[in-house]
Amino acid sequence: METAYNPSAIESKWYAYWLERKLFESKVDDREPYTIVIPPPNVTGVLHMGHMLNNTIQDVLIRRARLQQKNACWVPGTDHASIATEAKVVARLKQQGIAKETLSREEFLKHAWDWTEEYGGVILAQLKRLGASCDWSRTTFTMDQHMYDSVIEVFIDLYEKGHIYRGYRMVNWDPEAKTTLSDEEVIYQEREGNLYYIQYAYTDGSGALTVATTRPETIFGDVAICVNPEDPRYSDKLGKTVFVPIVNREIPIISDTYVDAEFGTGCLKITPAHDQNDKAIGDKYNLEIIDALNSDATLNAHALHYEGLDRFEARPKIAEELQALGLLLKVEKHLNKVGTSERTGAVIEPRLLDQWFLKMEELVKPAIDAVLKNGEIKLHPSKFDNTYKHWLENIRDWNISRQLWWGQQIPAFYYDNTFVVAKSLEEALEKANERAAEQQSNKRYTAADLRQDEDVLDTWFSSWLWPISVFNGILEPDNKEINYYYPTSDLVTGPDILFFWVARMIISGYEYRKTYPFKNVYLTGLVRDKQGRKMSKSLGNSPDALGLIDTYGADAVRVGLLLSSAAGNDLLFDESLCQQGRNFANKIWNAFRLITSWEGAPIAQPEANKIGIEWFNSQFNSTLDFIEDQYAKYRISDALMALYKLIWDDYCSWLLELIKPAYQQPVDEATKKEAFELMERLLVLLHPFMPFLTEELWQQLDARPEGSSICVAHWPQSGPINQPLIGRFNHTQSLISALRTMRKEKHIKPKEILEIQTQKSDHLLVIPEVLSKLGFTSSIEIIESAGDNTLSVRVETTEYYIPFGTQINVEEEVEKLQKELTYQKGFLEIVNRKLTNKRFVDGAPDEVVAAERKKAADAQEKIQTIEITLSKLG
RNA sequence: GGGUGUUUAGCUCAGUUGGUUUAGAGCGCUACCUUGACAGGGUAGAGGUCAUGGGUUCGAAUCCCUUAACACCCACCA
Repeated sequence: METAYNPSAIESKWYAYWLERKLFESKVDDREPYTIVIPPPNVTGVLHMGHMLNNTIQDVLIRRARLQQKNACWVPGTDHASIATEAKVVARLKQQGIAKETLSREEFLKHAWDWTEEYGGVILAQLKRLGASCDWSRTTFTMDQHMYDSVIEVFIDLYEKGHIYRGYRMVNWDPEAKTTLSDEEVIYQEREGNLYYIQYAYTDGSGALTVATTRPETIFGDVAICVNPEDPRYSDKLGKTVFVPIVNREIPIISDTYVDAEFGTGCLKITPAHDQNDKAIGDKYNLEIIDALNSDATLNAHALHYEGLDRFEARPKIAEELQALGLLLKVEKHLNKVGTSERTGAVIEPRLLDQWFLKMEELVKPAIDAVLKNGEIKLHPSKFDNTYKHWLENIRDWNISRQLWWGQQIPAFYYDNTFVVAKSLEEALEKANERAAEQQSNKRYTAADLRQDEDVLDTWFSSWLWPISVFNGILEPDNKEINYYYPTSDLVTGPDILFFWVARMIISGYEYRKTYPFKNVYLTGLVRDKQGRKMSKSLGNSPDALGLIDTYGADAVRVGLLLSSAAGNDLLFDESLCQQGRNFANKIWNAFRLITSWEGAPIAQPEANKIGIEWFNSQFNSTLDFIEDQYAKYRISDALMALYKLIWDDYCSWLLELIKPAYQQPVDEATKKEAFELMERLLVLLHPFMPFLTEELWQQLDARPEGSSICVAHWPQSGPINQPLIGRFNHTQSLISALRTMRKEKHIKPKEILEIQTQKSDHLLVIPEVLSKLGFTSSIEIIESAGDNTLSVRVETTEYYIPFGTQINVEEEVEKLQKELTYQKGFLEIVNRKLTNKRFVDGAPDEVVAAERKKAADAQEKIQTIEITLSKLG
């Protein structure tokens, strides 16, 4: 066996083995199900650190459930990501010299599918490298036929229930992707801009008023000037009209309390086509709507000679012209928030358009109760409850239409001045004709009269059904899969999609299954670089995920990611974490090499081994209890750290060192057998974190039947804990450590046998067998009082003496003891201060007071022994 | 502008409803050791007035208030 663990060959060998044996596949049976649906990555995405963290956690949970003999089912898949994918396809076509506008819908979709097939498998293959134990036979794509049909079914259902409506509304327009976005897809950024003070002349020639605006290019859409009715500066101007500069259109001066008299000049220009608030005011006062922009954010004919110019190019030119006209009073620097597209980064243009909306007010109610009132769903960490609550309580209607082709086409069919919503053209025709008949019309419609809505649905309008539709629970709500696997168990995802996805899945879950989609939501942190910056392509600070696996091994990378990722806290990723994971893998590898190199012999088991193994069993059980508790709280990294220490410190450093036979000597059969059994239980506990290494060692540890795997081994049960033994072992460990320190300080040879004496004969706390093997001591001698020329070490209140001839440095020893004496005296004083405080003795609980009394007694005893030793040293 | 969270050893973080020694872990650091599992190792050690100021309490890293820095979320101020 090699002296170091070499992951690459082992990883590919076992992953293939697992797939071949179909160990990750799940079928409905009578066991308890444990289900996770993957947050579907973008179909054309590549694995990044966030995915790695996310999916490692899911794999840990699912592998543990599998070991607990649950029916573990992890459903993988990908998302069609309409805007992102369409943007990439458009860009590639452009490279090939093809403009999207020249293609028909069908032709374009053909290109999109080609692209999807080309890149679609990449990220799933990468997840396999990480060791993800998904049921690949269930791989689902949000554009699969049944997924597509589910979305259409839901759209029609919600429409018929009156939750979906079509409305002419101010929406967020992405001029680059030429589509609308939901409010959630708009990211506000602070940008430095200008505040332009523009003069609008009164039409009666009595001078001009000044309006402050950040967007002079929108003056072509101005339909009024609005002031606050309480503003004395303008009280006599109401009812007058002014000229819009450049176009010289006449507009009225109106008043509304919306206007803040303090801001700018107290005059607000009203441009209903280009601003949400202006639209509200326009509606209130029945003002005209003048849209001065084209869909690509260039100015249109309303802007006269600026027609065709981009909005940002036009802005300074308009300012120049105003300057020339003497109408630009001043320009001030102004910091304002600009909405940008999450996908393309383009500055969002508010625009009035016909769009489809989902009414949220009613749908959202059970989703609020589920998390905040009934506790049916728990968020981990729970600090996200507030964020969740705030969003749901202030939710607005969801714009679900997108002006794209890649996605589920909205099943609305227009004819004459109306429309029907239907699954297919045939059904739409039927409906249209039925309706005509109802209205006593003789008109018969044909396919040529109907035109399907060109738009597709928001990507999230398909992924919000994911936990239901992957089990076909929309189209066949009573099929046995959905009834068995749903509600799923845990969801693991990033907090950045809490609203986009998590909240909406909860909403759809209650609407379509009358219950929650998952019981627990584990929100991971964002993966940042060492300097705390978000990992991003543009910064180039994201390590190559697969490169890390190549360098350190998948197990090491998994451990590295988990070691410092408390739920919900961001994690600063550093490659040294992977090194730590790799070192751990190597440590286990070598522990395995050690025990398997032992030759077993039919000899009596040494007492030390018996005690050591009993101690380790107790330690194991105690740690297992702790680990179970950490899992229950979704504290995965703490569970891993406890296991790390159990293996490295307790198993390797203490137990194996204790039972290790002398060089080239055999070990007794019983010890060998027990060491193997313990190793096997540790491997099972470790398997969810390090699947490859544990499989390799588990297979080598014993002759396994054909086709067996640690993946489906049994999770260990906790057993009795011998607490007094743990106490004595700890005491012995402390004494051994103290001796090691002493040897180092006094330059005594590390393995030189020492004699140990102690006065405490009544209850010997030390385990002599362990002490003599690991502390290199002869048997312990009980003495009446310390002799001359001894060194002393103390564990708790017990003093141990080591006779050491005349060579000891008395001064040094005295100094050390004096220091300790001072500390103990100071400590005793603090405790006594409490104990002499009547209010403490009366007020504090009895056990606390008793504990303080014990401290005082212990300290006194220590002081006494130190003083005796000091007096001996003279 | 509103909200939430964070601030504990050089770094990353624990610290569970205030009370087991005048605070813990992992990594890093320092010294020494190391030819019998592992130098990707062993042993030991050093490192913190728990962000600030105040308050409650017999007792505060822990509860309350002030201030500061940082992070995230939400919001239509031209």
